[in-house]
Amino acid sequence: MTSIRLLIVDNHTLFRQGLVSLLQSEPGYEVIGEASSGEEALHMVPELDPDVVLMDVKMPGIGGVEATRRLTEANPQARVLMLTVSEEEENLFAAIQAGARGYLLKNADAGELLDAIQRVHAGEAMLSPIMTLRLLQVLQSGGIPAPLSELPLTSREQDVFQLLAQGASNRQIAETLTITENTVKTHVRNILEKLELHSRSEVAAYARRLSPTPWSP
Amino acid sequence: MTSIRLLIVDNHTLFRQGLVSLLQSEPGYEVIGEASSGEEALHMVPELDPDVVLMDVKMPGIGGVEATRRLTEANPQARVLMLTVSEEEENLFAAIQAGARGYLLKNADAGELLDAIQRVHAGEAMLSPIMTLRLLQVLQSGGIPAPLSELPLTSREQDVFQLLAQGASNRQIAETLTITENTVKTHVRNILEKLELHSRSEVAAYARRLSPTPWSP
DNA sequence: AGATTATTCACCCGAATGGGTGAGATTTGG
DNA sequence: CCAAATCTCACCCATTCGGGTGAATAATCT
Repeated sequence: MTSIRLLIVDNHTLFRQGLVSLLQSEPGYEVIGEASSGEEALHMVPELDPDVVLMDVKMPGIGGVEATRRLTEANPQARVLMLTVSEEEENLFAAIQAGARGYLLKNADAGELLDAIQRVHAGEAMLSPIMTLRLLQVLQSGGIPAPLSELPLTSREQDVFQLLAQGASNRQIAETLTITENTVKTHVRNILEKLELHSRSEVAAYARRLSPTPWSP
Repeated sequence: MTSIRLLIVDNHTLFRQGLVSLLQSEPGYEVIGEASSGEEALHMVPELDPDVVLMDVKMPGIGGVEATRRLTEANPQARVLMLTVSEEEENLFAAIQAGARGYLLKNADAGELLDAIQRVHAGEAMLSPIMTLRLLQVLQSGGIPAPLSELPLTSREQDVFQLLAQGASNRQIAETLTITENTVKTHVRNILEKLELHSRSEVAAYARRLSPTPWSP
């Protein structure tokens, strides 16, 4: 079993050295390089070919997110684990979109870090529980929170409305809510009438005006 | 320090009892009830007022997702941790949107389960690393799409796209652009294929994710 | 208890939609 | 100039959707 080869990217020398010390004392981890900036990291990765890159977010020059974006594009085999103090959602999403496979806060303990490194190296992904919560909350609010409650829709109709807004078909709605397609059609008809709309597409467009941005698939 | 009060919902008796045995042997955890169906769980939660509900996904009758939806709506103080064999993305997303605070695969070990329960109880969130990966991948690809200007749509297709996003019918689009309905259908088909969508409603939902809020009819 | 509302489901019908093929006209890029 | 892409339109087919009627059950209100 060969060691996991690590590259540490952080502009704080002391933190970097502390990490190196911590990781070198553990079997199975090998720090093969350190970089103090995004630019430096981009040069080092192709040469060193690390398994996992521990990347800080806030760095002068090319930030950790942008560095991750370029790095993962040019070197997909290198997994990036963001290691940061930033609890801001923007950074989390930016990092994910840039191709990061993990996002760990610096207040994590050594055990959590080692576990995260293992996970990321194994092709899995790991977020700090706090950041996982942020992610879930954003995905949950993908529906229509505030204005929806003022709509003249019944509870069940609101369920259907949410799914309609996401572009779901009658069949998908039926499966999701574990009711028949016939029932879904009834709800859809009532929703269209109450909102004075004429097609499910209009419902999605209508929802678009009601709330900002949602989820996903 | 009082124990975490748990409700276990799973139609597999043996699995349920195994869990109970496991949790009772650990200090700090107290199983205050078991349910073998979604309906049963919905009745028990208001009475028992558990801190954390361990919920299976696949159950006869009301499934775990729908049960979670109703349960979290009526009892927001109860945190739901999905515990399932299902690695399907649909279930993950459905569970999240239903209000689950965690999603753990049943192949997790005891330590991971206990950790997840602690996290969820503390108001954090926890997903299986594999499912975290799925989530990140969706956010990287379909979840957060490219800006409209970078979409692989031709000029005319973008015209049609805009109208689709507003919920327009083929006839309305045809009139607006002064082309035939046949032509509109052709454009719509090409748009669906290029964006890998399956219905005009999905296009509207897709557009909803693209831009915060544009035109209103 | 009776009325109303909400939720569920069934059946029917015509219109709209998605998906495929083909094809002529025009523009654009090599 | 020729090839590729784009825009236009037509026809066909199967599925989905919008819309109407009716109805049973449960919950809620009066």
